[in-house]
Amino acid sequence: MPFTPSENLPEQLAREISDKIIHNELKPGERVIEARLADEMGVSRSPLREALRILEKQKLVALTPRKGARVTPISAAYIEWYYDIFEALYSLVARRAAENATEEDREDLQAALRKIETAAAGHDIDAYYEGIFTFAAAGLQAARNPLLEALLRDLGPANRRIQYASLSSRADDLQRNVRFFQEMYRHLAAGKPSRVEAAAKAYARNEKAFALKIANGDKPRENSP
Amino acid sequence: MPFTPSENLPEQLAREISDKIIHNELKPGERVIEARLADEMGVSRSPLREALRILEKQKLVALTPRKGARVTPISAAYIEWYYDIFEALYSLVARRAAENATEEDREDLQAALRKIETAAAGHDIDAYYEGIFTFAAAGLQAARNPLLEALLRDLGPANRRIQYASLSSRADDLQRNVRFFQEMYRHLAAGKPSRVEAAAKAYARNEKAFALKIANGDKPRENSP
DNA sequence: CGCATTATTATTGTCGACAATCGACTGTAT
DNA sequence: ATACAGTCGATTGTCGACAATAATAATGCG
Repeated sequence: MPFTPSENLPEQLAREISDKIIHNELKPGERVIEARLADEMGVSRSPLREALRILEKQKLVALTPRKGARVTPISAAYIEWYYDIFEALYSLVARRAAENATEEDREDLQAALRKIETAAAGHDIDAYYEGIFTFAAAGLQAARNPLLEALLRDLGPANRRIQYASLSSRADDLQRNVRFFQEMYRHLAAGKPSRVEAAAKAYARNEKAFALKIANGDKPRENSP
Repeated sequence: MPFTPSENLPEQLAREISDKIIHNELKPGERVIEARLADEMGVSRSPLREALRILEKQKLVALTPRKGARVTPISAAYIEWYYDIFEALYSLVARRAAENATEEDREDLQAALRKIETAAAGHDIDAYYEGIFTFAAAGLQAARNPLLEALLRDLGPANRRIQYASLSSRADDLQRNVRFFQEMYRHLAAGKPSRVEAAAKAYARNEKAFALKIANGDKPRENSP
């Protein structure tokens, strides 16, 4: 197992701020002032500045020279942009995972799938999300493409941000979504890459439609818990 | 036309260093020492540090906490990883460009295509590359997905880096490659998104095969001009 | 002589200070 | 009243210095 060096201060700060953005404590379009945040978090501006660069990589803030950072606005168009990319990249993950997965990978995927299934059965949204992230991580692992892994890891927070907005409206259709994962796993186990790819695409399209429905006014969400 | 704020010092430095990496002045796997480079370029470490973060986003260096930056190694596997992503993302670009292109976009694409054709006819490799970059930029513009645009802009330098290695071995098959672009444009003008997408995929696969052939020892390339 | 252990050096991480730039405000002239 | 220039506070950009950490060299021991 490869050892990953422990987190840096900038990375910690980035996670902290990214949480704030995901949970809508920092609002879309809002300006992020280095000195103020640095003060609040009890650090100097240098590491915080690097944290902002990380957040930019994650598409959570937009950096403009000499004008600082702004929380990326979210619009219906943005959600479409995001899920188009999501679909393109995860369908690749799906295909490669199906092609390259080892027995161990398959076991990880199966374990994640079970977590998803029980979470959905019990209407446990938190566990459900944890499950799909685990599933995605296992798939990414199985795909054996570190570059792709890095790209999608960076896009993860933006994804969570979009999903968070629709969290509350989600409880009902968990069961329906589980089918996608079951399908992916089934085809993967059967060694049918193009089927897995198709299932991933279908899932992405479904997610996109759902996120868009929410964004267009069905049950908006105001703030953190 | 939207005005883009003039370049920052970190961005300038990043471009400079990225050139060095692309042209193999900084070798794969080589360590990049902040203080040394900062000295050489006559700036302080702060902006150079940010430049390194930019280069990380572009996948030209790998940043490891407390161990600094290292020029990303290139291997055959790496090239496969890269082009897999390249294919996935640019086929999306192709499709969306075909769907959304305005008359003006089509003109830009046609102009770029002509540049490619004349460059290939005259065996002018530099002009050829300039042409395909213009073509790609026009397509990206036409696709109307700023997120995708940002992602691919970031991946551009890594692409150029891979291509640079095969530059010299390229002169002969320019003519053959032009056909891909002609095909893309033709189908786009005819309003056939899935055909454009397919052409983009074919092109990406062709590029991948070519880059791999070079990487596997056919006519290696040692250093800068 | 090889290996572990300790100094020494090289390099990265963080900070506070100062300079450059931007945005909002004010006052003035038309 | 409106447009414009100038001023002032707020914010970002850059720097050099110091602290913490990793890499390397030197030393001692079996």
